[in-house]
Amino acid sequence: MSKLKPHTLSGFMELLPARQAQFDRMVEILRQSYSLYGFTPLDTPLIEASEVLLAKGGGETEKQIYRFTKGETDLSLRFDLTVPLAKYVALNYGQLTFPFRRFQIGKVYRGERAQRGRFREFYQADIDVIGDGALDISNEAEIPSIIYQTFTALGLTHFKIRVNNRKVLNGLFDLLGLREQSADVMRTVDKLEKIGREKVIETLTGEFGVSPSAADSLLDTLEAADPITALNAYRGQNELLDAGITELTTVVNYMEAFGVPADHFTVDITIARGLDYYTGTVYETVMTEHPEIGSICSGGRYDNLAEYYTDKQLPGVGISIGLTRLFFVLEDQEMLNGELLTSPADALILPMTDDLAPAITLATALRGAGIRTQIHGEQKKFKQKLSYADKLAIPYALLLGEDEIAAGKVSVKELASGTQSTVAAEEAIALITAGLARRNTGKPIRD
RNA sequence: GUGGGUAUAGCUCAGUUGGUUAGAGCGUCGGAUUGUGGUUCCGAAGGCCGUGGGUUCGAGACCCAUUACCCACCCCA
Repeated sequence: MSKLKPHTLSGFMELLPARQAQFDRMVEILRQSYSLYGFTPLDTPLIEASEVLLAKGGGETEKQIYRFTKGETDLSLRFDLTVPLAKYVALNYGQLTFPFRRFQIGKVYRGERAQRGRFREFYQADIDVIGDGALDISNEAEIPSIIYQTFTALGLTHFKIRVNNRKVLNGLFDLLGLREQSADVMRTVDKLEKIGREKVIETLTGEFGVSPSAADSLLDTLEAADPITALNAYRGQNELLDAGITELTTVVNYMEAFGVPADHFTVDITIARGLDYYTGTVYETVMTEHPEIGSICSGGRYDNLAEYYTDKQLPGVGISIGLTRLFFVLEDQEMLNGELLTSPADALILPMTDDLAPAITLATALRGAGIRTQIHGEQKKFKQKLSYADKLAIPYALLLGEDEIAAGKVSVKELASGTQSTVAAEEAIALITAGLARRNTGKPIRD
């Protein structure tokens, strides 16, 4: 009978054990980092009622969402963590304490065509702060400072957080009479880095009817070495623009106070982010050595999170790390720390007698001392058992044969050095514990 | 949704204008070494050449279709 060929769907990432351990280590660091800033963990269902997820309607979301029916129920897989958050906050408004600070790390689904670094199922690691009625601007500076801390904790050093404010862009577009098309113009401007100044001017003059001289001076402002100074020249002409400049200036000042080093963030008034619900500060983070990868983390300020579910005004600010893409890029660039301890166990017990009781007793003692332990009780040749330890990068093999049992001892072999000594169980525990403490596990990313 | 490319062993890939029995490296398994892995040496297993049709005396190579995957655009993490 012919077997079905096993395969994993395109755009779905599946990892081998050692890589999975590295991925999980990164998730663990994100949890610690987010917790450190006082965010509470949240988990919401992967599946929601379609009407909830599609409340906003129209656009890319509708095209990309995984939607299906089970019986009579119209269901969809979540495509981000923000919409579920909006539902959650609206639903539990009465029981939550504001400002509500939550983090959520989970898989989301987008039925778009997969490509390099582009997945259909991927992890997002989000943090958001939601205010009740109002939310102070200091939050807009704290969020990127968390991103700085988080990436630093992961071991990344060559990254830069770019900050902008939608009010600045919309104000500038207002001045050019582009209020109606601001979303499209914004997307064009956002591509500046990718398609170049000439193309942007071409689109602005061709598609949006901007005069060549106006387009030129807009680009001069956008590309100015010191954007804030360049923007200040426009002060007094547009209320929205003035508000944006003030906000942007405040955010930059606060970011410095939060301890984000000047070489890790920059004001870049060309970044816009596509999502149309951002209303103020927006961010994106790029790896400076690999600009071609694009943003690995982005987000911003929105004025009304849950407008489709409640009359309450719930402004917020948040950011999302595309974990799957980040991990893919790191692997691709060979930036994953190979030294990182990814073995599933610290010690492997190799029993060489038919009676496994002594091995089990020893394993219990080791585990009691916090040593991650496996027993290799299979009917395999001794060398195969050692090879198993080697393949799984288990640092210590504990040999337990007739001789050792008779002497009340165990032979401890450190695989890396090949050294071996026969000692009592308590001594073996001390030996292994000391050895493990010496191992420098380091950060997941080698940058 | 639009455009381009690829499909040969578990993996990465060779395979000459179409010609007898389809190769390599890595991995796997066995042996050298019955209580010592990782290194080395020797050996073995493993392919309906994505699927269906066509051209031909003859197809892994050529043509058509189909499916899957990859790359790019759109959009985005």
